[in-house]
Amino acid sequence: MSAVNKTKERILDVSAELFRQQGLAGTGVKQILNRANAPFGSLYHHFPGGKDELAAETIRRAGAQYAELVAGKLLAGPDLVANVRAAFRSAGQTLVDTDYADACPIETVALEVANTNEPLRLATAEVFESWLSGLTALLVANDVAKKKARPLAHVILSALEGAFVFARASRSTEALDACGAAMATLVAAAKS
Amino acid sequence: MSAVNKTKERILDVSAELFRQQGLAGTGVKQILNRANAPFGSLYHHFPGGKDELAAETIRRAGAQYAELVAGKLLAGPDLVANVRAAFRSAGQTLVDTDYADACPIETVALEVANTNEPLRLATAEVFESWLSGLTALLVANDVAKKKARPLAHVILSALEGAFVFARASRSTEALDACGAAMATLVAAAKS
DNA sequence: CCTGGCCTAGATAGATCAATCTAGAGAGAA
DNA sequence: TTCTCTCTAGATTGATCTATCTAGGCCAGG
Repeated sequence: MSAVNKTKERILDVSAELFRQQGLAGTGVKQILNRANAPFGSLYHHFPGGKDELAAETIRRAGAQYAELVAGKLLAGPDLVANVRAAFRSAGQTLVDTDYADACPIETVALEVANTNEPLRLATAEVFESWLSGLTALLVANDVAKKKARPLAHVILSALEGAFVFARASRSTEALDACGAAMATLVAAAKS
Repeated sequence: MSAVNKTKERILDVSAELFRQQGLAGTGVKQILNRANAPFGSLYHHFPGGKDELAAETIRRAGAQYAELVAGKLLAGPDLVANVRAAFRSAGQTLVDTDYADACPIETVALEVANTNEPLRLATAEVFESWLSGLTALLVANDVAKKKARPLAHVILSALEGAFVFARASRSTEALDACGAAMATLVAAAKS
């Protein structure tokens, strides 16, 4: 049983890594299995639905993990405004450290499937919605008016996702730096 | 000659449409040629480098076209702040009208190729840089301090790209609406 | 000991992919 | 007309993709 779950988890981990870097269509099942040291049989045993089922589970799993990671940054210190700025800076540092590979784990896939694979599109929508409601609650807990909180959460997460696009394409953290500063300003203004 | 250029342009137009909706890896050459009513021979006559050369030219072409489209919105009226808000609203309307298919023409491809295809990554980086410098100049021309202009341009474009991700995944213009309002506020504040 | 369920293992099939190749249509110049 | 160049046309090739299939290893319960 332990060996079983280890194989399944290894497959999921490798999938998340490759989907993040190359997207869904650009990643072959063979490539995933090779890197995970797993045979074909294991994949179709653990994921009878094939690549799509693997992708759906990877999206939800990686989405939850990333939510935890970001939440950790946003709760790191007592000052939310400083935490927001630090979160953007940390995301930029991760990009530099990973040769601009490790940005948002589901962004590329979300764009790929938005008009081509409805079940997977729903999986990405669920993940995004969970991020939004989490950040909205955090803003409300930090004296942002309820009416303003959700739009502000939308703006912060949009800026982060958009900055990832510019950062990876340009191999620069300029967009992340600019967005971090601007989002900190917006949060500070909304806390009044 | 006229028929020639028509075939080439038809291939480029269809490529832009499909890359935007399905990404690069998710779009087959065959699918492009079928929809463009063109045979294999024509593709490899006009683009000897194959799919990669077609993609590079599509990225630059679609990027330039989209820059013109957005610039048109940002110059539509006398008030830049109002124009920014209107540009986000217009982008949302386009998404609704096209069943959330027509967002940024190169965003999906940019994420796909960022760590997998260096020539294409450079093409996307060039397009983004041209958008940035164009918007920066527009901000400067509207009384935004030179030091603030480029970061602000980064924030605005990042918010737009990020909002596209949320909009397409969630089939909602909520993110675009929130970002439009926030970006208008930021521009107004920077103009002082 | 041995038997049944869970998981690993990889060969194989069948579809689809990008790319090449040969052939011919069409227009303009001599 | 006849030659030539440009572009169209699609069959074909070889690689690669996802998925299935059969077989065997491993471990727990009887």
